[in-house]
Amino acid sequence: MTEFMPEEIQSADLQQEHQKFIQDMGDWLRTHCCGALTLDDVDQEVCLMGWVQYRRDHGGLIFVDLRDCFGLTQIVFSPDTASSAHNNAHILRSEYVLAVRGKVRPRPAGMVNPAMPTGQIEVVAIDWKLLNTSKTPPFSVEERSETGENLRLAWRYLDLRRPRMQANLRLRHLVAQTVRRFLDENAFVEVETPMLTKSTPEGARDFLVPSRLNLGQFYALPQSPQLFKQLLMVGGFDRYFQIVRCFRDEDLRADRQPEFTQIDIEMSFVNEKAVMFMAEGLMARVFSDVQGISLKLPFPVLSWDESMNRYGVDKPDTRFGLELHDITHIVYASAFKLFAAAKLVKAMKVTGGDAFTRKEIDEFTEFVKIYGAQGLAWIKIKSGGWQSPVAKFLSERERHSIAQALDLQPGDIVFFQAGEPAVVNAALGNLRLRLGEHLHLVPENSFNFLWVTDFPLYEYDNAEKRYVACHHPFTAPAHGHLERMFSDPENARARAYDLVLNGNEIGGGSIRIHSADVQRRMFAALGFSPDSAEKRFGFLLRALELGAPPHGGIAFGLDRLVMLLAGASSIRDVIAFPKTQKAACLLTDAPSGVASGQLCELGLRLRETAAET
RNA sequence: GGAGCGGUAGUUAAGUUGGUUAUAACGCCGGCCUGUCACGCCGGAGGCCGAGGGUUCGAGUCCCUUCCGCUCCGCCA
Repeated sequence: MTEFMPEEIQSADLQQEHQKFIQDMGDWLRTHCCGALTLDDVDQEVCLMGWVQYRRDHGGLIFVDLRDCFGLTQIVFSPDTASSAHNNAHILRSEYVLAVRGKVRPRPAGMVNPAMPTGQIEVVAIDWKLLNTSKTPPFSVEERSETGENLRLAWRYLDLRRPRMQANLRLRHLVAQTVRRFLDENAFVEVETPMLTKSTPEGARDFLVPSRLNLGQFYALPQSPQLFKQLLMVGGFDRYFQIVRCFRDEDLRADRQPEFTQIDIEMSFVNEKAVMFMAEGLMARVFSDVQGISLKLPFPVLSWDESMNRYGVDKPDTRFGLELHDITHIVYASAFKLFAAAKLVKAMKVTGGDAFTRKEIDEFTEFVKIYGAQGLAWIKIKSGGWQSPVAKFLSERERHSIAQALDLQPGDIVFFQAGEPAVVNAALGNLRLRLGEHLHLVPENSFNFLWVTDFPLYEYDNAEKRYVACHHPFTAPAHGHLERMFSDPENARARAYDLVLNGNEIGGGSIRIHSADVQRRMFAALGFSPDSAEKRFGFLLRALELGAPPHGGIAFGLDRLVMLLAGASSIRDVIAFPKTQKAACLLTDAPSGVASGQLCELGLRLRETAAET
């Protein structure tokens, strides 16, 4: 945490002296914003208000670029035109808050600034008021200056003055408004659901809120309004949406914050197609209204199996190739034990990759180790033959089959992974992404949407030693997969779908279970006793017993969507006051200890090791 | 819980094998300047090198511990 005190660089005396000039706005009113004036406004008397971006004091003439959220306008303080206005203008400093009355005039010949939208004109000050001074800011509120993220977050309101953050949050607003308009036009009703909810053990870690009126009991902040939106369907609302804050107490990433915003949607009497059709319409509207891009509908669809097979991940970036090839069937009987013994062997061809240096390949090898790979086998296809540490273990027939399966040509390199499917896919799938970047294969300004469907219903949780819901426990099993819930959970598929944009999961949803009977079977399959299912989800089961309509829905990550639209590399850049990786707010210093009285009231006591205020 | 990168003036960075007084740019302060626009010119101030230990005649530099930020793995239905 910074201990920087701006007095250290700008003397307290100077501050105090300048503060004497501060005036009330009085009856002054803004007539224009700082990005508005053009040659059409010449000779008008205007009043602008904003912050001092730059001051250029020529001794005689003083120029000030006045900034508000709309732009910059050059103010001229001239001793010739209005000497009273010029008199004290030399006190102006960066980020001082200023009201200026003046006259718009065209800039003299040769003095036009084509880089500025208002560069044709300037405002000659007739009178001005200093509305506030500013200490020298800890960093420059200037687009081009780079600042460390810890400083930006500690002084977030200064960071927010920058055009970049202004644009990002305005874009976010535009997206949210467009979403609201579209959904309203399509008969959706925005309903607010509780923030103080029931903790459920499935899924992410909950943020807990102790209840003062019920000592020893806790609310949870919602991970999503999932159950409430289903209950709204039972409640006959037919189509619901909410732009809603959700909370998950898990570790952070560039695209994960402990609190984030979902565009949450649920519909009655629908199947997957209907939800996906609506979602495509929504995305198309957002992209056309916000970005002026017309999307090609419908979006391509890939089954989860195919996605894993071809890309190694369940949210593939389809803006470039480099697909994976399953060659297990070619090498299952190979003399190369590493391949023969493996459950899964996959290969990825990189055209022109034979130019990779040893150093590059070593880097890729280190990279795949992150995902649990032991190493990275490779073969360079040279016109004279195969160059590789592993090629000698492969038979002539195996080589031939691999060459044919991957259509190998001289100049190619092939990377291999063999072993546990999860590791093979993660290693090659992520190496693929890395190579896409490394080789600049990702086209700029392209938006590739993709549906991934037919997810597994369950995945095995190694820590808990049981199957858990892949999506969530309220997701309907695929048609005809009801029996598999018990007999073949590994191969049971779910009526779930994810929307992927450029390799980012920006939405996910499912058709829900609307039969109490099926929902009970699901809980049983997940290992809940009827008793504990009743205790945790009895309210849902009873709702399903009282005429629940078939229903399904989807939720979009607003932060991620806006991040991609803004071209930002982290959702922090599209959130006004985000948390750091340790889930702290550097601006307000949250979280922090609380007074012992507060704890006492809640019937809580901290362990001795935990800090107390 | 784990891996990696970073922390040096207000800011952004440089700092060689451990060796005199720790650099630069911008910003800040003072002076000059009537057409600049990231104005210019002259001068000046500004540092516990994240913190704490250690090795050494000597540490920004090497070692250990720790704090903070970022990226990632695990985790995130």
